[in-house]
Amino acid sequence: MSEVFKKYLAEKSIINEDEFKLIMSLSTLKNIKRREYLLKEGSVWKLNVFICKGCLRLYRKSNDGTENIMQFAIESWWIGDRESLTTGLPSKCNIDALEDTEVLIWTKDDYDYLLSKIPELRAFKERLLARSFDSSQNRVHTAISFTAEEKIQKFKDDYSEIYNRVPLHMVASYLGITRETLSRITNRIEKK
Amino acid sequence: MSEVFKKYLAEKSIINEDEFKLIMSLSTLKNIKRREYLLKEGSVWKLNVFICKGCLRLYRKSNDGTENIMQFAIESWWIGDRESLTTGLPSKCNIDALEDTEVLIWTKDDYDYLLSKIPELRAFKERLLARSFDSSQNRVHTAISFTAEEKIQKFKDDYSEIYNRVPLHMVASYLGITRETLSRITNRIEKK
DNA sequence: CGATTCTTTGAAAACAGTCAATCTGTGTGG
DNA sequence: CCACACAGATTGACTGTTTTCAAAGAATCG
Repeated sequence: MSEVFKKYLAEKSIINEDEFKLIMSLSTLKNIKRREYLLKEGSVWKLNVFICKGCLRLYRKSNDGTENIMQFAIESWWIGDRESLTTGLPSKCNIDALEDTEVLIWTKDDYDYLLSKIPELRAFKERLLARSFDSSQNRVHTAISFTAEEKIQKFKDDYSEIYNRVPLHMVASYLGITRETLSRITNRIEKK
Repeated sequence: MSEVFKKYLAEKSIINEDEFKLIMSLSTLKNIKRREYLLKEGSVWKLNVFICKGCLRLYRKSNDGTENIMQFAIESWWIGDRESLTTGLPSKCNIDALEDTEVLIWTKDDYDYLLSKIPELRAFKERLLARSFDSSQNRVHTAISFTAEEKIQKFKDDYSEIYNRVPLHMVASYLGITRETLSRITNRIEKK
């Protein structure tokens, strides 16, 4: 299943065959069953994880125990808690699988080694972080300025693939609205 | 006024005296009057801007024309539209001064030159981006899971300095609530 | 001062959340 | 293969919060 990763890298960066082999040599393929956890809050996150197949979610809990989904991740996405990875502090996040999933895993140490050996990988990682920041900012903007209806519409437009793969109550959680509101507004939109 | 910048760099990185002089030699000191604009949406952002003194805000406009504040920035902060800077696309953001402000400016080309000459500056910039991403994620989390009252409380805790320097209706805009709601909830909190 | 900006307050309307019940589809074990 | 359990989605009635609109009061700046 590492072809997904190879294709991904070929499209997004200019890593050569030898470098690719080095990267793969330090990776581990792991299968994660639906509902299985990859990270529970309180423990320190020390991995770099690329998704070859399947779907994961990353969520935090509010004081009252509600789950707030920060990220959905499907094929060709990375997932993890960057903050815990770099600070070494316990994570505030949970990651579990919404489908049976296959991922490639590098430990922090191995990945750091790769970054030091392959400048293009480092550059790639930086571009990725920059784009992640931009989309996080865009999400802040929709969160503070869009109505519920606009948020739903934008989510369908931007992530139609995910919209059709995950339970709706999780989409609601991602958007910061209740499942009932999502259901009602969706019906209202369709009647137009 | 560049002492602020010198102190900032000394605290946050390990740049030596020669490197510091090189960095300064390519900078321009600029005064910005209250209400003056540094960026208007539609134009391309090409600068790196460090604030020595004063206060700026970065906001976007919704479809209906409402201003949504994405960032406040005071002494020792950087401000700018990273997305426009790297993509070269027109910015969706506006930046203007809330107080008379002094900033240090580097053009994109000059700054890229510095990054290539001073590895520690590049490393520093990366750490900064990583932390910016983390705080953006944390802001997403509060935006989708906190009540208005909790958002206000958190803002006061995290940014008391800014809370006391900018108009309240702008704090409301940053939090994604109306000025009336902010006023009412603040009064309610104080009566407790 | 006078003008502008900012903040507060009130009343009504819109909106989203809560609680509870029902409906639907899926998958598992007997 | 059916029955049952379970996760997920929907609906209704109600409550509570936030917005909207309008007006008035306070503070600030030239």
